[in-house]
Amino acid sequence: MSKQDGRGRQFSPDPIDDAAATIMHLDMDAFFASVELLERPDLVGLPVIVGGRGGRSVVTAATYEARKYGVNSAMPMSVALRRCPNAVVLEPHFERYRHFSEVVMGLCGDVTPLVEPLSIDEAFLDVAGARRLLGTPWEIGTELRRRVYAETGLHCSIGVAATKFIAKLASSRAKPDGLLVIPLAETLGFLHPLPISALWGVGSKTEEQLERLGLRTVGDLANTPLTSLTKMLGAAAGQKLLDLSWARDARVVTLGREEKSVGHEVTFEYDVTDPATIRRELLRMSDQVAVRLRKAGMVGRTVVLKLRFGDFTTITRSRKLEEHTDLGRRIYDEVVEIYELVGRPDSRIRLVGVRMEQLSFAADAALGLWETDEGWREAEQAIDAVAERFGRGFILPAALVTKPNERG
DNA sequence: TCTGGGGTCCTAGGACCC
DNA sequence: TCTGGGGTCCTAGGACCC
Repeated sequence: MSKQDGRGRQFSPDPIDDAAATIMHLDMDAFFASVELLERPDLVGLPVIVGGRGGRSVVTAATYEARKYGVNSAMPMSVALRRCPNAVVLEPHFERYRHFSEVVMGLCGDVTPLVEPLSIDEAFLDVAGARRLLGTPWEIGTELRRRVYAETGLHCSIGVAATKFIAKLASSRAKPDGLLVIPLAETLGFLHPLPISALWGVGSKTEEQLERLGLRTVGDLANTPLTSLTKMLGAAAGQKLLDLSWARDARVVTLGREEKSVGHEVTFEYDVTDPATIRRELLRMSDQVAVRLRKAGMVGRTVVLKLRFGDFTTITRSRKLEEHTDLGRRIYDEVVEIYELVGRPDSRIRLVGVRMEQLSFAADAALGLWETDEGWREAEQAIDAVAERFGRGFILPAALVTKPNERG
């Protein structure tokens, strides 16, 4: 009943043509590591880890050969190398990853305009409309995987299902280098035996809590009263998990979403106690943040300082500005003031970060006057003054001066 | 084993207003 | 003198994801 492709990977039963399974999730396999191997074909088949070389670096990505030794991303490099001493460590090259990401997203765009990039190496596609032209989801997925490999030399895995969440689970189950379609009728049979950590939003902490309730599988959670879940996890999380456990997921594939914040942070190789060093870093990062804002044509309203101390405790302090800005100097002045207010000049500092929140487009923020009733009244008075002098006919059509929040 | 850097979302408390 | 109730905004922290 199952089918294999040229490389011997096992696939779902065939034929699969479920009219409801129209959401596709594409996920690159060991993306950063695979991109590095394009330049180092001599390392193919060996345990390779991508990450920094500093004493405090962590694993950014690892080949499947390295994962066999228990190496995983976000793991401290020191641990990873203890588990896999002969791993080859390569430094990351983010521009290359961005390049290949764009190529792959472009190939997705050939399938359907409804592509939602989730991260640098993942995307959702809504293929409902592509079926007529390009075939079943199975055929579309097979062809897309073939093209990705042909154009980049990189493998990816694809999951297809009726909802985003199940499609994503399917792609991770298909890894590496596979395709898995979950017909609607088989969804719960696929979902319920999985461990609760498979649910979106269940990380190590939540998993621990749920296990204390005796819940180990998604099916266990699905049969738990909502009140038990919300009591433990809060209203939003409890409801969301219960919904996901029954494969209820109304999210649609959306085109892009606007950024909500822009920030930078660095962990020092050694803890820093010298405030001048901290200020220098804050200046550098304020500038970086400002440059990124300007490139995006955006301005930010809230400045956030982040500090992590030698004992790993972390604090954030934020301040809302009088007006939006995209200027490094403005951000720096504010963040330094916040830093001085924290008043721990002699602490050992492990990490500093600067972030801007409450972003809007610079062009919109320039109209910020209209955001307040006072501003609006002033404007009306100004218009009246002009009208008195030159007559109403001189005034712009009302539609052009409608408050932004009253438009469509 | 000792914990990066980029983010998002949720919660909770306090201030403030009516 | 002892004290409501709701709504909104702001801030801090934490869990989570890739």
